[in-house]
Parts: sequence; structure tokens; C-alpha cells
Amino acid sequence: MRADAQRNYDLIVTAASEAIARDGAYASLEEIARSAGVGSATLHRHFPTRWSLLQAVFGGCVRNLAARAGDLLAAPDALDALTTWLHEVTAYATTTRGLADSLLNEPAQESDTCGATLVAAGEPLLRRAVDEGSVRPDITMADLMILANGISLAAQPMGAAKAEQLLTLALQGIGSADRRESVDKGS
Amino acid sequence: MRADAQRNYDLIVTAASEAIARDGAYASLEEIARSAGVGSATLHRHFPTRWSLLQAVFGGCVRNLAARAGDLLAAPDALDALTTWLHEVTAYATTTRGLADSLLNEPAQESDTCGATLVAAGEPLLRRAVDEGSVRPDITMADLMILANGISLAAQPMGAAKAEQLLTLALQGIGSADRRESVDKGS
DNA sequence: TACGATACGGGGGACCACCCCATTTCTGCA
DNA sequence: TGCAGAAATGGGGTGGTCCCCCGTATCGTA
Repeated sequence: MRADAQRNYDLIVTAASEAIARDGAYASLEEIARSAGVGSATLHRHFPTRWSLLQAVFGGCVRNLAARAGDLLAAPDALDALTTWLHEVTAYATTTRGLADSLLNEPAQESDTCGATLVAAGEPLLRRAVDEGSVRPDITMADLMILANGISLAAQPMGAAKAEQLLTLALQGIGSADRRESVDKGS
Repeated sequence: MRADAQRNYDLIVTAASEAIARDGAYASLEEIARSAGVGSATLHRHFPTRWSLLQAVFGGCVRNLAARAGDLLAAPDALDALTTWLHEVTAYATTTRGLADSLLNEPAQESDTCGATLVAAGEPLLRRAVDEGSVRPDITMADLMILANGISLAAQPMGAAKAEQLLTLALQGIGSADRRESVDKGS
């Protein structure tokens, strides 16, 4: 890759991060190019689709979350590790403007997407919890990611606290007949 | 309202229904006006915002769902009635293109929105289930609607079956230690 | 230094939301 | 019935978007 191309690539990603943080995942590409100081054609050459740009912007966050999942594999309680990670993902997706849209609307065909990375990273956490017997075996990580994502997206206007509350609700269920004793542990 | 204005109003809503069913909630307003046979200015005069148009399009469905909630108040099992209704809402929102977006992105300030109507309609169902003791009392109908909506939105690409599965999951929780005996009732 | 490959960006086409205002259409009243 | 004025209409303009073509400038190498 030529030096100037690399330079422009970085300029675009930086400008896109700011614009997306301000305006969401559908920020104007034209304006991103403008504020990066490059022509719009350059932006489209580096990132043929909007999602390729979003992927570049959020790749770092996603890798961090994936690494965090690896760390949590060492935690003593498997169920706790899983729920903790899901909460962190949800909080991040709710707080970071554009991330939830980005994860949800990325084309499902692609294999190297942010969503796929997170699912792969969370899979061991889920498997461990299932093996331990604390999570139903018919649940898949993909299901949980869709759930977390949907909650992030739908609760975005209400803020991260609401999103986390709803995630807790979804993980515990709505029933009252047999509330787990661990319910009150968190707060 | 003048007769021709009413006529155009209806033409626009009809055309919008088709366009939104085909292209989603962000269908081109220009094309809706074109296929309705009116000028785009007429569309904008009748519906100043995109959400006002969506509200007109989906008002009927929403009223049906609200009425259905009223009917279910007569069902014997309160928890069953609540979950049945939530499933119907989710199925409808997942199947009907644009409805989920419409419910989620409508401005929260307005009072007469589709979302508020559904929340109000579901409230008695929830209250009955809480009074019966089968649902935790700290849950609000607004929370459940956000949950159902988020699931509809996130699972849309996978189809209504996936959405309903995820709703079941969210209502029951992920735990396996104390699975309700009613789990196997549905299927 | 000179050359070929590579990247750049101005500008244009197609589309969109939204608005102004001259014109047409309707309706209540005589 | 006929008419005046209110009400609704829609063509066309503005400013914005995405996306792409292609002549030009820049880079890396020999």
C-alpha cells in the first residue's frame, strides 16, 4: 500500500469516527470525506460500501470486546462470566453511536464481520456455561448476540442503564414464581 | 376537510402502504407521491414528517392489536394471555415491513403514537399477570414493548419464527437450573 | 533523475426531501 | 343556479446525498 494511500485511509477512518459518534451510522459520507480533506471518490475507493467503513471504524472496539471474552474464560463462575460479557457488549453498543446499527445491518453473507467476530469470541463463554449446567443447552451465541443487539438498538434513546436493565430482564425471564436467589446479588 | 383533500389523503396512504411493504420504512416519499398520482408538495402538506405518514399507514394494524389485547383480558390464564399477545405483536412487527422501524424511531415526545397505543393496550394484561403473581412486579409494559420491538427489529432478516423463538427465550430467561414446567406446554 | 504504476479529486448524473407560489378546484351562500 | 373566496394543488427550484468517470498529480523504484 502506498504511503499516501495509507495516510488518507487513516484520515478517513478518524474523520468517520467523529462523524459517526456525532450523527450515527448513517452520517453523510460526503461530509466525512470533506472533513478528512479528501475527495469523495477517494473515500469510495477505500471503502466501497458503508459497512466496510463502519467495520474499519469499529474494528478496534470489537477486537477489544473479543479479547475481554477471552479474559473472562478464566473467571470462576461460568454463568457470571457470560452475563458480565453480554452486559459489557450491550453497554458498549448502546453507548457507542452507530455500533448497534452497524452490527445489525451488516450484510449477513460476509464472514469477517464485526458480528461474526463477537459471536465467535463469545462462543467459548456460552459453551462453558452450558457444560456447567447453568444455561439451557438449546441456546446459541448467535441468538444471544441478536438479543443483545436488539436491546441495544431499541433502548438507545433511553440510555445504557435502560439497556442493561432490559438485558438482565431478558436473561432472567419475566416469571416470578421461581426467582433465582442470585437476582439480588447485582444490586 | 374538503372532499378532494380526503381523496388524496387516502390515495397517498394506499400508495404508501404498498411502497413501504416493498421497500421498508424508508421508502422514497417522492415515489409514493408519484404512484399516488399527486405532487410531492401535497404529500408533504398532508404528512409533514415521515413518521406521521407511517402512523397513518400502520394505525389500523395497531388498533387491531390493541383490540386483541382487550379480547385477551377475558382469557383464563393471565400469564398465557400476556405472552400470547406479545407473541402476536412480535410476529406482526417482524412480518410487516417497516412497522418495527416505525415503532422504534417515532419521536418519543408525541403522545398519540403507535407505540404509546400498544403500551396502553397491553398494560391491563400485564397488571393482571402481576396481580395473579405469575409475573415480577417490577416489570413495566413499556419495557416489554421495547424488548419485543428490539427483537422484531434485530431478527427481521431471519424471519418471524426466529423472532418468536427469541421472544420466548427472553420471557423465560436463559437459566436451566429451574426451568418452568410450562416450558414444554407450547411445543 | 526519469519512468510506470498508483492514487487522487473535480465534476457530473441520478436521486432525494422539502418548500414557494401561481393556478386550479371546491363549497357555502345568495 | 351562479359566484366569490377560501382551500388545496403541483410544477419547478434549492440544496443535499451517493456514486462514478477520467484527466492529472504523486509516489516508489530502477
